[in-house]
Amino acid sequence: MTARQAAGETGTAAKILDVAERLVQSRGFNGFSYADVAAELGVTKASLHYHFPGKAELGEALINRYAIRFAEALQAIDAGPLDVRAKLGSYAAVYADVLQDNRMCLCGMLAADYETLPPAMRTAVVRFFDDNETWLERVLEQGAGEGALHYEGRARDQAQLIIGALEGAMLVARPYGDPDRFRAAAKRLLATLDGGNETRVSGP
Amino acid sequence: MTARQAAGETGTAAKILDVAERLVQSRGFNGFSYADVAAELGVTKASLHYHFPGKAELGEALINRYAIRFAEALQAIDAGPLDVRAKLGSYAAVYADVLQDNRMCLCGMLAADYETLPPAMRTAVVRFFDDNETWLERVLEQGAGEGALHYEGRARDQAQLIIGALEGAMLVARPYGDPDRFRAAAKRLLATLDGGNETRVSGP
DNA sequence: GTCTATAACGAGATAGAC
DNA sequence: GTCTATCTCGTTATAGAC
Repeated sequence: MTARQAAGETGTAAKILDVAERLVQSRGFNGFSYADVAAELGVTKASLHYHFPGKAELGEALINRYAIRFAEALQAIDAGPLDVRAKLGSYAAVYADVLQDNRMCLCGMLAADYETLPPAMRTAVVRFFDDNETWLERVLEQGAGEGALHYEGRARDQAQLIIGALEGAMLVARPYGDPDRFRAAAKRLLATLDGGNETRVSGP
Repeated sequence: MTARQAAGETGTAAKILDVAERLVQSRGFNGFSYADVAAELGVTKASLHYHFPGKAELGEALINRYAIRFAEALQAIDAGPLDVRAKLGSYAAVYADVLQDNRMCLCGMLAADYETLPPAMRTAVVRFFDDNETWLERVLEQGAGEGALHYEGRARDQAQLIIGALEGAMLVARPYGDPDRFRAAAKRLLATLDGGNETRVSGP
């Protein structure tokens, strides 16, 4: 088995994950069924159960693959030559790309469905947000150290605001069918980190 | 029929709405059933169908009542002696109250379920956000006029950021079971409107 | 208004042939 | 790996008695 296969990126299992992922991101975990996925792929429900015994296992696989890809996107940002401000812009662009196809962030959607999720999926959803928080926290601290970003208090708290605001902007943009609504909110949100006049109020 | 009855605030229909509302806010529109509501009220499913023919009609009634109550809360804020900054704090507190019982905003939850909603519910969800936007826009413009609030660009766009950020903060706070996580984000969000140092950089 | 009873359908899952 | 066939259960909804 190749690395891509292990990550669920090739073969039948991957096709199942592709379809299921899109359905969850647009309709929610309780808004799609094995029958929906099977019909779209032209296979039977029984075949799906061979690859993923139950909806719980399918859901776990969905989050795990999504989290891996998200983490890779963040690593790609880190690997680039971008300054911290541009890194945050790229971070928001990752969200915008998800929304482009009228999809909600997978884990944002699952956060809404949280109360109905099996325990393993719950754990994975929280871990996704934790990982995002940690990444953002590091960028924010770096930016503050360089004097390139300006915010009050702890970087971790600022990171939580950013994640929530981006998730919420996606959530509300979808009913309007307007990705620009998200982009405008993201731009405005990140602009609050530019000012930095808090540090130079009234002279000596 | 009294005004309260017309608003669905008394009688059996109101009890049904109370239970259904909580279930939708915690589990989503596709995560609860007539059986859940009936069991909790100690009545039969058939009885529910007498008051609300189908899930679509129940859903419409839920949004309409919720929107009325939300609008009343905003009117109450307007009627008080608060300055614009305190009005925004009260606005965020309305959200915080909803979250207190581990509930998501009804329309935020329905925004996640949007793709699966009947047309009438979709329209009502969008109207809810539009109404919130309009209220916030007016407060923001007033605050800017008074020099009490500071933001760049159009008030409408700033209103969209605030609504999305509050909805998203609720969305993410729930999996953590931590209302303080929401409060901290809301406080930080509104603090970005206080600075206003753009206008008084480096004074004497 | 609320009940019993039941219809009609879909969802999740399994057994076993191929 | 995928199929047919089947099972069980839950969900939505209706008919008609009380």
